[in-house]
Amino acid sequence: MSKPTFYITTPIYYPSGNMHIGHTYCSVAADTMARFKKQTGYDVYFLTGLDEHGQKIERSAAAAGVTPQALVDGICEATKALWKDMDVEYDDFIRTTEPRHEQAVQKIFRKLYEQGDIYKSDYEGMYCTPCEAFWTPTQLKDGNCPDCGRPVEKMREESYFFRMSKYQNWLIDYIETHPEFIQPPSRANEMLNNFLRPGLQDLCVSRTSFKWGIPVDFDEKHVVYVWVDALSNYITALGYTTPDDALMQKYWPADVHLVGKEIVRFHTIYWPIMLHALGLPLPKQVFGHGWLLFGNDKMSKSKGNIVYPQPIVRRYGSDALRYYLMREMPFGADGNYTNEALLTRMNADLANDLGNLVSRTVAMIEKYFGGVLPAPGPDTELEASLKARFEALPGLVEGHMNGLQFSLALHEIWKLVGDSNRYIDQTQPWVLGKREDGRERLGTVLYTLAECVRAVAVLIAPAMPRTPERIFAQLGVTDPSLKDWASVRKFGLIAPGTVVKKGEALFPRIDIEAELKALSPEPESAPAPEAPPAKDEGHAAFEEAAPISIDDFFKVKLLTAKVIACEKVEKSDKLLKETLELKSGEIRTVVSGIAQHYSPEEMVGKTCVLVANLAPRKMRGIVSEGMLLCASDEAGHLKLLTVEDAVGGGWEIG
RNA sequence: CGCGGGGUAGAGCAGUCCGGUAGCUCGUCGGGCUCAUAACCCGGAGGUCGAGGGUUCAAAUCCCUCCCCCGCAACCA
Repeated sequence: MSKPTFYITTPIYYPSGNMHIGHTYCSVAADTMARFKKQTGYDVYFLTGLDEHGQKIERSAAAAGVTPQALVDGICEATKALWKDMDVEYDDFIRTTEPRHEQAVQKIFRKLYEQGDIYKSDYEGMYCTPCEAFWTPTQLKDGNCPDCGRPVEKMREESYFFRMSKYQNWLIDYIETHPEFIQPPSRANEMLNNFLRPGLQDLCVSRTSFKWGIPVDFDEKHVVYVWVDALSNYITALGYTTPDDALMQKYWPADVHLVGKEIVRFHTIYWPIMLHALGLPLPKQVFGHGWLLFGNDKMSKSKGNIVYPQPIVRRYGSDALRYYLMREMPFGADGNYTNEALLTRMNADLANDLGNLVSRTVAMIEKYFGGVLPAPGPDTELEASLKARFEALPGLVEGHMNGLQFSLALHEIWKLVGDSNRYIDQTQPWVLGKREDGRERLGTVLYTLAECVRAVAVLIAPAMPRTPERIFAQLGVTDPSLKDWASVRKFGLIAPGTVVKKGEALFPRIDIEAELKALSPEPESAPAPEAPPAKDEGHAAFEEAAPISIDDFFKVKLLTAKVIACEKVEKSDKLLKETLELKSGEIRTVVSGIAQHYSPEEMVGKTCVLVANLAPRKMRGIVSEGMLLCASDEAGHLKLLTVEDAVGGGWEIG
């Protein structure tokens, strides 16, 4: 008989920089779900990938002096390496620049055009360049972009439009009659109230203003604009429109699209309408998860608080990070990432509770039974209640997992860990070990413990793919049938006589203070809060500081610069615009994110340190020609680096 | 009246939809134990559930008003 299928996707991430812990969070969640479904008997297909087109990529590449493809290739490699490090095992990785995707998108676009869902129009509207979005006059907020609040410009562009309005009532009805479609449910209300009921605008689906996209094959001036291109990945990866669409037949519709909350709208409005227009069934569920915040702040490059997973994985292994991500916050809500919380959880849950349980269980079997698992004798009430927990656990875990409540699932599993630790205290095996008549009872206790440990190993596997084998090795469990999900529905499958072997501590207890320092060598001080580099490879704020050569250092040209004028940047809370004088009377304009720490008046007259050869960057319409160095403490207080005795501008630093 | 999220023990959170002993983790204090990774177990202290009003036999939970915090430029899930 064939297994039921389960198709799960992450968003295709935008490769304008390296993937950070937020992307990792989503991918780990998808991977955990995929593994869980595989373990519980599903034929799973897990898709992830990259959304590689668009004006931003085109521009970044131009600024970096490389082709867009080269830019994106590099990030793609890094992304795949990251997923490997995180044990994210996808079945397919789609890139929107692949021919299989481009060809399919062209066919989709053509079909929608030919059946009248897409039409060409000469459209004049207010355009927000950074958002790459047109807005109608009624959508504008104070005359600015409703998304980002920046000024828009009037632009006329020949474009293709998708007739969204035609399907709006159908979609309202669909959402209202399928409460499970948008999760969490609060997001459904948001969509209905904010977008659908007020009326959908037809969506612009092509561009002539840039080239880095999929050409419209019947109108070469145009490239397909983001949504038709990106969203289609979920079906083009399955071979939709190709002769070999077996995967499409088998796996579509998707069981769940995991998406960040900011793109719920596109996945629950545009995507369903596109699919409906194509005559395809809709995904069964779109789950909008929350954001990972850093402390209580949104992660952002300019704050220098983006967390990258690699240093953490290198130090503690992927399972520890995966556990933390899945355990710490309810899936769906925003959550905080802090190194301290990670380390605390590692010590408490992984080292003290789980690791130590395995350690003491195996150690006692070695000590009292020479490492050979004894057969259990008659149960007492203690065993009975522990077994009740044991046998109820798979069902509870499944319930939470199926609702994508990873945190609750792990919490439930850890109750068995806690019960097992308590059971040791209640039965006092070390006392039994000293008594002649305690032998049988001791056997029961240790057998029961070993079986509970085995169950925990099986159940944590979706979230922590590496740890189970390490536990099995210590328990002496080799039979694959003792490692699968079905084997923990009933207590008592591990065989007496199994030979255990104490090994390394699963998760060594760590010194939190010391590790905190190691994880953030110069906490948040590395990036000055200035214009981020135009072509960045991701900040190194939380990566271990790799040694650099003196030559590398001298690539940065540091000069003193005297502030001769300074003013606040309009419509910005954080930006100051400084006019700087360098040695030769050369004047530079620099925009800095320090308005909350310095007033324009106090800035004037200071001689500070300027990174003089930073690529210019436009902020709030002002070109910033460098950046001023600042130091910041953990709380984000900034202090400008100044030069003593107020030397003039233009001195070289080094 | 811009939008959204939030305000529950020292910290981080759950509970709020479907009113009815305020719960979890960490920390802290005290005790126990010695099999174990100074780990484990038990117990205690600590809360006007942001404020005020209303509905109700009963409100963290429902209704109204108000206050405060965070995000809403870029990056971006």
